[in-house]
Amino acid sequence: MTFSEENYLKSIYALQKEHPKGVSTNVLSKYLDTKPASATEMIKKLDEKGLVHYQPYQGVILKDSGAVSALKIIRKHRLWETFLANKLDFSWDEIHDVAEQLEHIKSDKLIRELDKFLGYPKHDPHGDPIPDEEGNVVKMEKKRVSQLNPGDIGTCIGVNDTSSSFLQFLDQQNIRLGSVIHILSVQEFDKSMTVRIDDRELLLSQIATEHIYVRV
Amino acid sequence: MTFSEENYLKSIYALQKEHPKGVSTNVLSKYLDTKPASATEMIKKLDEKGLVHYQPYQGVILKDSGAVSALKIIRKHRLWETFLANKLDFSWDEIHDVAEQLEHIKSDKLIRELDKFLGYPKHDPHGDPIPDEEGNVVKMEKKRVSQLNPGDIGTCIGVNDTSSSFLQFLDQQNIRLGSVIHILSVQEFDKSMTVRIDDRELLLSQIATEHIYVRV
DNA sequence: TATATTTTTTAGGTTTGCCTAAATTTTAAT
DNA sequence: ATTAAAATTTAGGCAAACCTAAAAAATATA
Ligand SMILES: [Mn+2]
Ligand SMILES: [Mn+2]
Ligand SMILES: [Mn+2]
Ligand SMILES: [Mn+2]
Repeated sequence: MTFSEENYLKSIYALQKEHPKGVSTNVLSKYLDTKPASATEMIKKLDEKGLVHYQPYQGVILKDSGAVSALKIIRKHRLWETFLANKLDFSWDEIHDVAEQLEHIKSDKLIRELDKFLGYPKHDPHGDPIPDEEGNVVKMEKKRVSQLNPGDIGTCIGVNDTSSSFLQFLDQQNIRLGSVIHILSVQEFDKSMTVRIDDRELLLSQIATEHIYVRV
Repeated sequence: MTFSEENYLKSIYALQKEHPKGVSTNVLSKYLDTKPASATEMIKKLDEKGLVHYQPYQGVILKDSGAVSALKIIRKHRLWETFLANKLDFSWDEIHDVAEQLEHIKSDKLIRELDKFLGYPKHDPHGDPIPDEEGNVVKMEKKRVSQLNPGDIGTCIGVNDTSSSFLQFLDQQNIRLGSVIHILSVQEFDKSMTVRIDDRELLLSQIATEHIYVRV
């Protein structure tokens, strides 16, 4: 499987949650920063290989074999992210881009040994679960901060946006995995929230509250 | 720089020692398992980029900029080999192929951090020196076992053949970096040598003695 | 030196993954 | 139900990296 095929599979997997009845070439190409025509081509090829189900004009969904392939790449991506953050001095906003390259290295032994070396981690540095060798993922019960109400308390377990700018913002605000977030109040007009973290009060925009996941 | 360009530069660097006045497209393509016509094409491109000096029919040699690029890839290759052997449970005959992929990952920070994590190693698991960030290599005084005479003593510091079959042979014979080799006798007709290693006598073929490097 | 052999280059193709522009289909708006 | 707009596919191209076969140059042999 080529790098490009792997990236398409991984992207379809990610987009399927939001588009369960079919990921359109438009959405897919936007996500991958290519053009719809390129997505159509690639989807056709993946369909011929039996990895996806494609109906012209109806979008694409992964077949089981395609989902397993996608999860293997996601497993590699998250193990490498864990390596970069835990063993090397990478911060959580720096790891994604490098893992985007490392995830395509082909060696079953490498990924087994890496997993062992890292102590069989269950989650990557952004709080996302690491699939096992067969592609099984334990999906956590999680809510967005935006779904909480004043008085609620949540523990940060992940983020929904791995852009450098957002992760650096969280660093500045001392928000990390495990941070306990108390919801104090919600502004009616813009849905921004006042919260307390480590005895510090701060205001989070709606965008921010939608990108932070908590366990309640 | 593409993977392919990097592989060509690295190959030219390796072959230059044996072909100082120019690496032919024939030699180069054989080394890379491609065809001479493909080598000609690539060499032309590298020449246009100012990385090599190419005279039609006269072979190719690296310019300074090309040598620096090659050494950066070699540095990455050897650091990754060291990681696989020292941190993960890879044996020295398994590391080369995976490092051949890892060497192409683009991230200056990654390689700096990896170097730090490994404790700034000076040599890879095959005994080859690891170039520094500027591409400086310390070249060791070394001889092939085949160049020694009865009575000589050498310490194994490297090998000239990283094929699995050869490295597994060395493993079986308990020959590794640091092994002290006493030359006992040389057969006239086939240049095979009887040597002593760790109080064990054994016979090495000429091929073997030419592929083991020692410090005397 | 003339001829034969080998090496190297050139010419023309193929595959992968991308693109733009045009045609088609679907969806939304009158 | 028509028509307008948007999404999607098709058609035709391009660049990278490979290939085979033919032409050209260099080298070896007679
Ligand atoms: Mn990531
Ligand atoms: Mn990727
Ligand atoms: Mn190697
Ligand atoms: Mn390589």
